[in-house]
Amino acid sequence: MNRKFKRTTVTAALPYANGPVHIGHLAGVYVPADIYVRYLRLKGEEVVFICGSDEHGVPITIKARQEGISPQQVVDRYHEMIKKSFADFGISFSIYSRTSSKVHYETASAFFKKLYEENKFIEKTSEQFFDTEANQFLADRYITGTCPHCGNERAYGDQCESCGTSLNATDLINPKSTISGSQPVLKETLHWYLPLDQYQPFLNQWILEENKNWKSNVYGQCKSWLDQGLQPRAVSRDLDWGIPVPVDGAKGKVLYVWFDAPIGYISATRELTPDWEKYWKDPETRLIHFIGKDNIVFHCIIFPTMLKAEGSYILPDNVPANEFLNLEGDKISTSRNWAVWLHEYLEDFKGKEDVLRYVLCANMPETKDNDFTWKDFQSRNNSELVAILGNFVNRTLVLTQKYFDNKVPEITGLTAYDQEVLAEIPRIKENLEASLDNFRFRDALKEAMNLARLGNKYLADTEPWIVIKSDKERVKTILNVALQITANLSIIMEPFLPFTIDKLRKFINLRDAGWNLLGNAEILKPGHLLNKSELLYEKIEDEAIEYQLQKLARSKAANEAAKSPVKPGKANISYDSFATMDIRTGTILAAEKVAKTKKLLKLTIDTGLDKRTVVSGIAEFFEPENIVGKQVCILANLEPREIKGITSQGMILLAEDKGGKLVFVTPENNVGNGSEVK
RNA sequence: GGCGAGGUAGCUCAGUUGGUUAGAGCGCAUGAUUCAUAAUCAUGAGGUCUCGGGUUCAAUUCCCGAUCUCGCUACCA
Repeated sequence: MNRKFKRTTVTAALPYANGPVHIGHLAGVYVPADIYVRYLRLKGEEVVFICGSDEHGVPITIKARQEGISPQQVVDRYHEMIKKSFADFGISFSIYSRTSSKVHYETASAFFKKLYEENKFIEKTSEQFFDTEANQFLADRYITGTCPHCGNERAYGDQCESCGTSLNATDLINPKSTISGSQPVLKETLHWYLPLDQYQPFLNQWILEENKNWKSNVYGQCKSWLDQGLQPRAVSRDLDWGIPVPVDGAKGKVLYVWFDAPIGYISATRELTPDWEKYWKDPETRLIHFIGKDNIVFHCIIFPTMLKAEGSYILPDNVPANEFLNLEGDKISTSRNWAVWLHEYLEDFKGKEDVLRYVLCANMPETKDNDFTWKDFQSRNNSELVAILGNFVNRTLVLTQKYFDNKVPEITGLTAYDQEVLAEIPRIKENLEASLDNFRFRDALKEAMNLARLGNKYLADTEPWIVIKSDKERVKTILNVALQITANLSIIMEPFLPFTIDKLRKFINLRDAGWNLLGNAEILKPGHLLNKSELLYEKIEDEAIEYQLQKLARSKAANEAAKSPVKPGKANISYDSFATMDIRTGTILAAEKVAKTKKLLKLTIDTGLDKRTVVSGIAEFFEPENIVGKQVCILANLEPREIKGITSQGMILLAEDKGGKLVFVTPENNVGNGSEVK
C-alpha cells in the first residue's frame, strides 16, 4: 500500500513449545499472516515470512520435571510436531526456526551484550528464594507451602490452586523447594532491567501520534499501557533453562523468555539468509508482526523499545493483532483440552486443509472475539465451498468437456452483457486489494467468493445448455467467458485456498499465473487443451460433524469428572494446634462494599469480645444489605492485616463448593455472640 | 474497581466523518431452472441498530449514565 517500501518482513507470533497448535492460534495469527504473505508474493513483491518455536521459560521446565525428561526433550517433541502440522497445513514460512538454535543463542546474547555495554539497562538487586541444597534460585512455581488464606499445604509460590488466590512466594507459610524439598532461604540476587519508563516519550510519539492507523484494539491497548505509565522490566531470571546472560559473574542467570523470544524473529532471518540485515535494518523494509491480542504489549511496546535501544533496527510498521476465537461458545483452553488441535484435524479431515483455512478466514476474529462451531464449519463447506465455488468450476469444466472436447473455445462475439460481466473482474480485484492491504481478511475472502457467484449467475443468465441446441457458436463465447472467470478464480483464490488452487490449475492446465494476470479476460487462449477434472470439494456429512461434537463432549465430561473429586485430606495435626485457633460466633452489624474492588466487603462484626472490622472477599456472592444481622463464625485471633487501606481483624469462615461459590458457616440455632467454636 | 475492545436481522458478522427505504453471507419462504455434488439463479419475509438520559431541525452514528461479554490490571487472609 505504502509505496515507499521496497520489501516486507512478516513475522508470525512464535508458538510456545509446550503444546500443539490449535484453531485459535491459526485464526488469530497464522492464517491471516499466510494469506497476506502469499498475496505479496503473488504480486511479485520481495517478502520473508518468519516464525519458529519459542522454547524457553519456566512452564517448559515444569512440564519437563513432571514428565521426568529434560526441557530439551520437551521442546524437541513439540517443535517437530508444530513444525510438521504447519507445513502440512500450507503455512508458507520462509523459515520455521526455534529459539534453542545456536544462531539464536548468538543473536540474543549479542543483542543483550550490546545494550549492556552501552548502559541501556539498569541493575537492581532483590530478594528471592534460594535452595541451598540444589544450589539455585527458585522460580515462584518451584516453591510450595501453606496458603495463608485457605490453609492448603500445597499452594504454589505464585498461586494457590485450592482457593485461586494469587500469591507472592514470600507469603507462603513453611515454604518448601519442590526441587530438593528443603526450606529455601531468601537471598539477594542481581538482575538487569529494561527502563521502559525512559522510553515513554518516544513511545507516546511513535504510537499515539505516528501510528493512529493501527487497528483500534491494538491502539487502544497501547494507549492504556502508556497512560498508566511504564515501569522498568526485568530482562533476566535465575534459571538454568534459557540463554545465559552474557556478562561476567552472571552464572545461573538466563535471559527472561520474553526478552529472547522476539529476538527469535531476527535469529531465524539470519539463519535463512546471510543477507538478513536488509530485512531488519533497511528503512525501506516494512516490518509487520502478526500476533494475538495477548501479545500486544510485547510487540508494540517492549520489543520496539528493545529495537530502539539497540539503535540499528527498524520498527514495526503495523501490528495487526486479532482477538480470540472461541469454540462452541466456550473459551479455548489447552489445559481443559477444549480445542480443535491442528494435527488432529489434519488426521480427521484428510485433504481438507483448505476447508479449515476457509472457515477460519471467513470467521476470523478481526474486531471482536468470534465463535467457531462445527455446524458452521459444515455449513460453510457445503453451502459455500461446494455449492458456490466448487460447483461453478465443475459446471464450467463439465460443459467444456461435453461440448468442446475439453478445448477452450474461441470468442465468436461478446455481447454487452458478456463485457459487463468481464468488467466486473477488475473491480473485484480492486476491492479485494483494498481489503487485504488493510488486513481485512474476511472482507477480502468474501470479495473473492463474489467472483464465483458472478460465474454462477453468468451461467444461469446465459443458459449454454439450452443455447447449444440452437446456436453452438454463441455457446463458444459463453464458455470462453466462463473459463476466463475460472482462470481468474485460480489466481484470486490462491492466497486463501492454496491446495484447491493447485488442483484447479492442473485441471485448466495453467502454470505460473501471477497477480498481474488477474482481471485479464484472455488468460486461457482458444484451443488450449484442458485436463481431466474432478470435484474440488466434497460435502461434509452429519456423521463427521457429530463425531467432532462427541469428541468435545468427552473433553467436557472429563473436565467435570476431574473437578468432582473432593480434595484430598490434609495431614493430621495435634489437638493443641487446633486449640490455638480462637473461633467464635459473631453477628454482622454492618456491611459495605470496599470501593474500587470487585470482591471485597468491609464487615463490622460483634464478636462478643468486641466490635471489629473484617474485610472479606465475598462481594461476588452476597449483597451487603442481605447479610446484616446474620450470625457467622469468625477466626478471631488471626493476625490483623491491612487490605486496601483497611485493617482486617480476623477471618469469616465460609464453605466453598466445587464451582467456587461461597456460603457462610452459621450456627444451627442462634447462640450468644462470642460463643466458642470447638 | 481502573483501563481497553465489543454489544446491529434466527445465526456469524459489516457499516453509519449524524440526514429520506440500516447492509452481507448463511438459514427460512416463494418462484425459475436442470449443465452441476438436490448444487444454481431471482424475489421476499425478518431489525424499537443493549437500555435510559442529553446535545441537535435530525442520533443506530456525538456526549453522559447504566447494563452485559471478552481482554489487561488491582483485589481475595
